[in-house]
Amino acid sequence: MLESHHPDIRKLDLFSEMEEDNFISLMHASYLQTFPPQIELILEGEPSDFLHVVIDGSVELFARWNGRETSITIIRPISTFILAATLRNAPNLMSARTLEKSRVVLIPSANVRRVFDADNKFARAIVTELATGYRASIKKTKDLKLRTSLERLANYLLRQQTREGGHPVFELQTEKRRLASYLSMTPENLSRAFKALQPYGVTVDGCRITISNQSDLEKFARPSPLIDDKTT
Amino acid sequence: MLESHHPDIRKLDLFSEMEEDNFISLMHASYLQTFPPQIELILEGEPSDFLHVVIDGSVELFARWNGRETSITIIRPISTFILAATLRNAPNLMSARTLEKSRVVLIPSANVRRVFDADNKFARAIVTELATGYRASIKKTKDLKLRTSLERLANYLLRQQTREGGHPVFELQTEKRRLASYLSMTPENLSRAFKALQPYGVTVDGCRITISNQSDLEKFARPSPLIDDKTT
DNA sequence: CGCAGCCTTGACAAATGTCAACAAACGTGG
DNA sequence: CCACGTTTGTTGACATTTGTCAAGGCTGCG
Repeated sequence: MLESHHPDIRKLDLFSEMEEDNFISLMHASYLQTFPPQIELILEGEPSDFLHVVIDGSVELFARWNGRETSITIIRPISTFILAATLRNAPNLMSARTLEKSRVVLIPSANVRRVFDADNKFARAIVTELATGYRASIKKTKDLKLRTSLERLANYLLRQQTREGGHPVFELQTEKRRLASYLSMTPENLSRAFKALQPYGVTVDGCRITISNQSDLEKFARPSPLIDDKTT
Repeated sequence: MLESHHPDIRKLDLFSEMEEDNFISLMHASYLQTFPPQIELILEGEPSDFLHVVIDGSVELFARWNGRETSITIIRPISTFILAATLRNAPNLMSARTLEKSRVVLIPSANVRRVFDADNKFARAIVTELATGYRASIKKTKDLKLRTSLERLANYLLRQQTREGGHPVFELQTEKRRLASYLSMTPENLSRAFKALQPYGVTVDGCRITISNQSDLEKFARPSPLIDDKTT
């Protein structure tokens, strides 16, 4: 892999503390690849041959069953995905596709497992990453089981608003059909849900959201740090 | 803690490979406690002071939001819970209560983090445990998002049948109201769902389930290793 | 311009939840 | 061991939520 791409990756929490030799060993036979939009990088059920690092663009993780499909999460730069499958040397539980033109670094899973055994700092960073991802997944379960779709949307909007800087006007960074799937609802239901949030001061113009009455929306959404906070 | 309880715990994958000195250090100031049924061991939002190990009985992990409550999982001997919160030194995302009279070992979280730094075998075992739990949580998300409640029940029955030995007649090990919450439905809906599975050869008598037509039920449930398998 | 995909809307259907009533099972104290 | 009260499970009637289907408008792009 080109040396020029090391720095970006090296700065990730997952790799920043490890020994230089081990980092080089990890990156050996890794490669950077550019993909067009809508390419399936990973198919669920297949062995996890590579740890993926999204450098540029965005990648959707999704799952299928019995002819249905649902969006699980969207990975944006710079982050890794399918770490758990890589470590366990187990089949991927989710498929992955590029949403736009994306650059992805592919690190052979065997390298990850080998260097994991050799580098304690790396092993510890992996634990932090896994524990964080695990907790994020529990939060998603709570979101799904404890909230109606309208409440999920309201809380999603508040989270997205925070991510975008906290201003009353901000943009969805996702197609609505994909957001619907992410929130576990149909596109039609999402359309109606946006309307149902109008009484709480939410207006929609394409991908532009305006929250004209912050406290009204928050009173309805009741965001909880134990479901909606990114890091805790 | 009494030495006599070490062996059971020591045999767990999480602890079996670590150095004896470190295991002793880990167990220092740990204690075994017996709780009556329906005791809240953990309240979500509170700091995770102890890693818990269920030795005997059973413990339900559940979550609340906005006056609602949902069952997330049930822990049976011998297993640990809230490992991720312990490692991250973060607030618990779930509450825990005993379902019956239960014996639980409480290991100070500070011990876990300290010995984690000192013992590589332990650190590696933790990674395996976390990765497995993480993947189990992803499977739960897929179950929730891709299946109707009837399909979730059908697949639950098949999984429970396998756990109980694979025979056509087996027992639910859970109250139906709790099972309903676990499957994300109301008790009334669960009652009706059992009836709706009658055409596929499922009969219910109290907590005794009979599957008279295995292949019919499987044809309806379409279990998937990427959702329903315990370990992969 | 014209096609294709996305979003929206309306009418309707299916899934799921709520409420009330009652029966069955359980646990406790006499 | 029984009587009693509490909890759990079931059922029916109904309400709400969510999904499905069909149609039409809008947008982006060749």
